[in-house]
This record gives sequence, C-alpha cells and structure tokens, in this order.
Amino acid sequence: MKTRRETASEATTHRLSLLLRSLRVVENEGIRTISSQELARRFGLNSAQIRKDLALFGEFGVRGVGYRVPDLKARLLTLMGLDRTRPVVIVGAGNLGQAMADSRNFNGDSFRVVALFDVDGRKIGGKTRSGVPILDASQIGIEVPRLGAEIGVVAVPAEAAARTVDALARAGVKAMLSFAPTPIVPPPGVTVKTVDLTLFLESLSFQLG
Amino acid sequence: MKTRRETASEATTHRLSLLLRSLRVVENEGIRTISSQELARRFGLNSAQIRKDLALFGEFGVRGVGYRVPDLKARLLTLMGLDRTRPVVIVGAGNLGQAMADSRNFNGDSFRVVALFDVDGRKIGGKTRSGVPILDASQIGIEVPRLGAEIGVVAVPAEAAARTVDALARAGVKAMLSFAPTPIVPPPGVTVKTVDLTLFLESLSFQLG
DNA sequence: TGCTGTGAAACCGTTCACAGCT
DNA sequence: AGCTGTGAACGGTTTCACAGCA
Repeated sequence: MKTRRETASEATTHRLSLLLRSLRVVENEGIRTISSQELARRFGLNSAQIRKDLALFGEFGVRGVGYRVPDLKARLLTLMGLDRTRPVVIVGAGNLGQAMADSRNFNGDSFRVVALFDVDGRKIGGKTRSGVPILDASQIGIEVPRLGAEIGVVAVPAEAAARTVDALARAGVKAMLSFAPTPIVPPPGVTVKTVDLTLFLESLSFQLG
Repeated sequence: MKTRRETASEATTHRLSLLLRSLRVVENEGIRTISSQELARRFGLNSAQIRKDLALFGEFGVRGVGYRVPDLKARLLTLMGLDRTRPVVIVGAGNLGQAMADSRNFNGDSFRVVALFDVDGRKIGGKTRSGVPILDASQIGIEVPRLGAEIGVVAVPAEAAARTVDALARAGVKAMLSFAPTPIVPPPGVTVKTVDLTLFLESLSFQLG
C-alpha cells in the first residue's frame, strides 16, 4: 500500500470528508458495493476525482466491481483519524465558545469538548448548559496535558488570539481552529485553520454588488 | 474603467477583503500613499497578485507612485458593497445563532443583525442579550421584506437547512451563510456559502494523523 | 464486461518580468 | 527613476481517456 500523506492537498482532505459522509448515507441504505460513478452521480462529485483522491493513499477498490462500502468507510475513518474520540478544548467561553462546547457537531463519535478556558473570574468554575467545565485560562499549561486534549478551538477576541495559540502550542496542542479575524503565524509543527466569519460576510456583500 | 466582476474568483474576493483590512491599518498610521510592494512586504502578500486582483476591476494606481490609500480604500469599500450597512437576519436562535446575533463581527459598519427567527414558541417574542428580537420562523416571508434584510444566516439543524434556504430565498434574500453540515443546492440567483465546522475539525484530525 | 487506477491533456490561478506611463 | 498594469511562463489541480485487471 502506498502512503503518501504528505501530498494530500487541502481540497483532497475536504473531499475525503465529504466522501465519508456519502458512504455513511449509502451504508444506511444497506448498499454494500458502489462504484465511483454511482457515488459521483448521487452526490454531485466527479468520479475520476474520487478515484484520484483515494489513489493517494492506496488501492481501495476492486476493478470491474467498485468499492465495498463498509470496507472503504472503515479505511477512511482510520486514515483520517476519526476512528477514535479526540478530546477538544475551547479557549474563550463567550457566546461562540459556549455554543460550540454544547454543539452536537463538536460532540460526536470523533470529537468531545472536555473543557473551556476563560480569563473572566465570573465564568471560571462554572459549567456550560451541557455541563462542560469552564477553567482558568492561566491553567492551560497544566489542564490541557491532563485532559489529553489534541485539538484547540480559539474563540477569543482578535487581540488575544496570538497569545492563546502560543499557550495551546506550549501545552502540546498541534491542531487548532481559530475564529479570530486576524492572521495567525503558527509555531513550527502546529496547524492553525482560521475561520474568519467577517470574511465570509464580506464575500457575500461583494457578490450582492 | 473596466468592470469584469464576473471573473473574480473566490480567492480574489477573499484577498480583496484582506487588502481592505491592510489599508485600514496603514491609513490609521497616516500613510497616504503606498506601493503594492510595500503592502506585500508588510502583510505577507505578493505584490503582483495585489496588482492583478485590482486590475480585474479597473486601474487604481499611479505609475511610478503607487496607490493613494484613502482613494483605494474608498473604491474597495464601494466595490465590495461595504460602504453601507446591510441588514442581516439569522434563522435558528440556538446557541450559535444567538452568539452571532450579539457578535461584533456581525454588527459593524457594514452589517447589522436585525432579527432572529426560530420555530420554538418559548423563544419567539424574546430578545437576545443585546436586544435582537426573536421572531416566528413562519413569518420569514413577511418580516424579511419588511426589515429589508439582504443577507441570511442559516443556523438551524441540517434537516431544516434546505427548507430554511428556500424560505429565505422566497423572501428575497439573495446571499446566505449556512452553518448546516449538509450540501445546499441554492435556487437560481441565490448564493449560499456553507461553513461546515465539522469539516474543519475532520481536516485537523486528518492532519494530526 | 465493467470497473479501477493512472498517464496525458486541459484548465486555472499564481508568479515572473518587463513595457509603458508619470 | 519608479511603479503600475499585463502578457508570458509556471505549477498545481481537475478532467479526460484508456490500459489493465477482476
């Protein structure tokens, strides 16, 4: 099996996630085998692209037949590291941070929000509606390793984003999702994905004319 | 002036937003004129790309000199439709919807959240912490035109996303930001930008290995 | 036969490099 | 002289088209 993970573009990883979702759908329908063309037709994808994306990581299909659904799904789950539950911490217990802590999106089979951090003394010691504890942000260096958190969500004001990223990185977090509308220069070995909601709104405004 | 808006890629509109931010910074420093090279150097961009992006919409600079900062900023604001305040409505008064309604990102000079909509009778008639009214989702067709909302935010569960998009579209909303983790096929003439937080988490998981 | 896996071609966005204007 | 605006080169990604295998 070839394993050239280093070559997977962002677009490819994005499509693999969507592919996994599609596989869940067809699996629920009891379909055991499916061709790339059928997947493409049903979910609005391109069949060659499905095959090319998968080819980056090995040979998953059977010529003349297609893909065995449970098999491919299991291999994708493993490949993407979604075959276990990763602890997530959120820094910033404002509206957005608490919304995510209680969200089903962040608390499925693959992810679980184990703690929030904040600097506001009135919030520290409390819990979100669904029971996630709010801890003191100054304890990130102690609590994050204790909780085994692998992913950090940065939901603090723009001014605090850089130092939050640093604190999480020092605590061993290698992957972060930032909602701060400011560019982040991640420390070496750390991946930060920024979701800038202002930018999305501005794009919409632009295209409204 | 050339106006070939139809050719602007998503990447270009994204960069124009960032360029506008950069211009605000240099304007605050009292700089009146700046070259594309200086902008590139200071904000980690590529000078040729700045010029190419701008060239799609006309000639903004002065050869041998650079760009006049207030001038370029004003023209970008107009170009992107950010020179006025657009009313925004949010459908789904859950944690995420309320968080956005109260967020500074959604309530600046260019955007203002004027109402939330929900189907939950206990929420309808109430207000968010910052005072945005929560209205009955069945009244979208009446209230959206009355409020003059141009942008809609879809913060409902995945199952309700398609019908929410339709309801907003029928009410005349031409641009939407969806947080539902499901693909949307927008009606003709409507733009829907989907921000799928699950996908971001999965990308991070993938790259953690 | 019918599909996957994959070279080759087409496409698109980015970067280079310079002609042309101030 | 110096910078913009832009044609040309480049690099990466997507799509095509088919060889090869079940």
